[in-house]
Amino acid sequence: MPKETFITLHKDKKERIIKGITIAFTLKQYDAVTVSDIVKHAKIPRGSFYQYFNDKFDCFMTLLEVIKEEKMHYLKAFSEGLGKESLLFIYLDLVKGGLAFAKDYPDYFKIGAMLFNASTKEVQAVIDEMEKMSIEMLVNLLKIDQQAGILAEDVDLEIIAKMLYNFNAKDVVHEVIKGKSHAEVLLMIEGYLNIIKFGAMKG
Amino acid sequence: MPKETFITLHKDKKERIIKGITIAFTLKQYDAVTVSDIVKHAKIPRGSFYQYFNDKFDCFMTLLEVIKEEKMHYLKAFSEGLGKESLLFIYLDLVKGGLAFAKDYPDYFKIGAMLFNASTKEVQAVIDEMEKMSIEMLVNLLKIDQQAGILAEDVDLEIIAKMLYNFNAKDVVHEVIKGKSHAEVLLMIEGYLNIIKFGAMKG
Amino acid sequence: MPKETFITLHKDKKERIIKGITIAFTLKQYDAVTVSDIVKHAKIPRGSFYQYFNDKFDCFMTLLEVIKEEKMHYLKAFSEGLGKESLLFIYLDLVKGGLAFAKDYPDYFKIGAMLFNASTKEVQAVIDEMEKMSIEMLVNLLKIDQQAGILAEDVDLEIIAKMLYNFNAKDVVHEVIKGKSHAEVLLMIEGYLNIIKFGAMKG
Amino acid sequence: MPKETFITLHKDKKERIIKGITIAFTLKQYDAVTVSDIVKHAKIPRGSFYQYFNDKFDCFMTLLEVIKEEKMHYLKAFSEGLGKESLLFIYLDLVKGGLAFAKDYPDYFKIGAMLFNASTKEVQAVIDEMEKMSIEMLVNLLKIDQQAGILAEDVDLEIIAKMLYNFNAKDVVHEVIKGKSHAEVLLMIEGYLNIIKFGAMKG
DNA sequence: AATGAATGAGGATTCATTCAT
DNA sequence: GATGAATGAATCCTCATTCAT
Repeated sequence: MPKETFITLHKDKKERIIKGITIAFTLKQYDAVTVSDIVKHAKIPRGSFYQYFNDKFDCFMTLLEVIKEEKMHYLKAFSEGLGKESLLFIYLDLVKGGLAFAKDYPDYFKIGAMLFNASTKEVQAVIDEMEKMSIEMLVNLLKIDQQAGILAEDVDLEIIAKMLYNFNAKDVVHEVIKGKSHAEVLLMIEGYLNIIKFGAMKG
Repeated sequence: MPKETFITLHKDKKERIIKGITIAFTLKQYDAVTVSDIVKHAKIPRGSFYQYFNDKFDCFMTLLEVIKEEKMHYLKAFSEGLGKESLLFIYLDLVKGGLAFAKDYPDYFKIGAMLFNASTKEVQAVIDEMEKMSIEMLVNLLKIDQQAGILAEDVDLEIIAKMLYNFNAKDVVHEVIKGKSHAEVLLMIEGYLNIIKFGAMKG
Repeated sequence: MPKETFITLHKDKKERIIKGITIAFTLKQYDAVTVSDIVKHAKIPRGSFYQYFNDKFDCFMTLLEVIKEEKMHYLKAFSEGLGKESLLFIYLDLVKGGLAFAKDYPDYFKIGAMLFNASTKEVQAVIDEMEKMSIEMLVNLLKIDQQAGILAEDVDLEIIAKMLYNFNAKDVVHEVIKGKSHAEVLLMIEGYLNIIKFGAMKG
Repeated sequence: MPKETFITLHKDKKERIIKGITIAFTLKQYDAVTVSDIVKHAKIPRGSFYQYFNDKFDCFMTLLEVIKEEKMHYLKAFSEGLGKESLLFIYLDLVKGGLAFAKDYPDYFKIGAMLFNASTKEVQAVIDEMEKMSIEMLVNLLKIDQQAGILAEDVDLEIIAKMLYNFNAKDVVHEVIKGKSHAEVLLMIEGYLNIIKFGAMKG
């Protein structure tokens, strides 16, 4: 949580600083970024940094909050589809939302992708928490599908949830970062979901 | 690649040093380990370290080489099954081999698990290379299965390969580290493979 | 000396601020207290601090002035006894006054006690000045006693003055801070004064 | 306790460094001295400082150990007199030893004197420990005198011990630092001891 | 007069690597 | 070849004080 000083900062300045911080965390992955890097790119004095944030982690979390906020808007289709249709069918919307976000906010997307490269405990705790929550949610949605007779009774829902989560959070992200076109990625996603739905074996 | 000095070292001393290095990389994840940590645990003088290795990364790679060598032996069943049976059926042997290895060499296993927490570029390159090679191999094996009519023609083999790789390298490892019993892990693996084989949907 | 701005401040506000400053200097010893601590506890803006005081020292001196003022009232018995009786006999009243003050104003007392822990030159100068004045006064009083034939002619009055001063300002304070009961302290004081009066040797 | 690296350092170098450290702690009192000051005067690189000592306190304690060692030699007369004569009569030797030490090692003496100006908790703990031990020792010696019938039965030995300790450790030191000649100081000491022995009152 | 953000010098400490013995 | 002391750049963070509103 940033300090009061940052929160009450003039909106323009705040945005300018966030933009600088974004750049800093785009050039290197979290662990490698130093406070010096941040103040350099954000063009603020060293002292100001500590007047705004408690430390690098706090600064990063603030940025992450901004990113989350922005990303929300892109998951509308998925959110609205929830409950109406089986997860396995609307999951595509979730991934599509991510892709659209990646296109509009490439820096934010890159930071999100690099998040998984951080080795700092605090950051990993954030990742773990995110993962735990996502999987929990997915399991609950899958449960509904299972009760509705869409999914087989003997499949381990947690396994499927993990597959879906990892695919979206890591594999897809990885391919996008590597430069694969969105069209190609969409094809891949469909292939992936189909395997989960019907299996890879013939017949 | 360690320096000549290390290679020509007396076998006993070499093993003693490797043992110390192993401990060092067990106590903290790669990024956090310092050269001081290593020389302390390996009980070698600071100067010797640089006479044996180019730097921390070189030292770590040397250890990784030892670990790989050792792990090889545990993948015999899997290797021998290759070509005789479909990958999806012998993949269980690969995972089982990993579990046996984890039991016999807990330190090496832990280091392998922590590998993915490293944020240093060089180490991540190693991980990427490993991943690339593994997936390539898996794709080739899957191709044979597909040609043999075991796998559907329209499934993306690379996707399956990735699923299998990630599951074995990350998910299973994660569960073992968290303390799940090997019996439980085996059950999970079967569930996982079944989904890939037959899909999660009813009927 | 505080700035005009502080002096002309509304009495209520002034007292509220002094109360906050008191707390700040109670929680840590002088050197460790920062301007941040002060403005936080006094609940005044950073800028105001420098509009009221020149710096931390100035602020502290202002507080010390308040404390002195308050303490005065507790030395009445001693002051009134001056001239009527020998110092060695009424010195007990001085110490008693201090004890009463300690009971009524524990915070002020604590600050006075911690004063001697300060390592800042300016503060030490204050202590030295205080000591010099006190001893001067005590020497003058002892001189009267000596002229009255109460004290031996060959004793060094300055030495006695110092003994008395140190005892009251440091030893007694120390014991009170350590938690010794006032009754116990009074006994100790009597023992001390008796040694100065009659010596420690037998006969 | 300094690190092994410092202990095993070449004697000459060690002495040169100690000399530099001494100067650093002579120019400012403990709290005000920075590691930068120390490395500047000791003419060692920043990194070496931390290879020799854990921190400033450790460095200071090392110096204090050297000073103690040196001072020992000056307290011979006092030590030898212990047990043979009453403490109140040989205490003069203790003070004299201190004065001789002050003359031969003015820097060390100054550092010892400034010790009491430190406000850092760690240093104050050292002072407190020193004081506690000294007073304990003095009380024990006084007990012998009391049992031998030299001291009155009703005097509080702890009070006398404190008087003696403070006098030697603080008052005398203070006067020497202020520049009073050793002859004058000796006179003062005698006057002080006489008051403790026989009291200040006439008859 | 009141406010609180802006500032950057200066503090302690760590670390990989080199170099002299 | 073995050794471990030498090195100083780089890190994070704090703080008194000023200055613009």
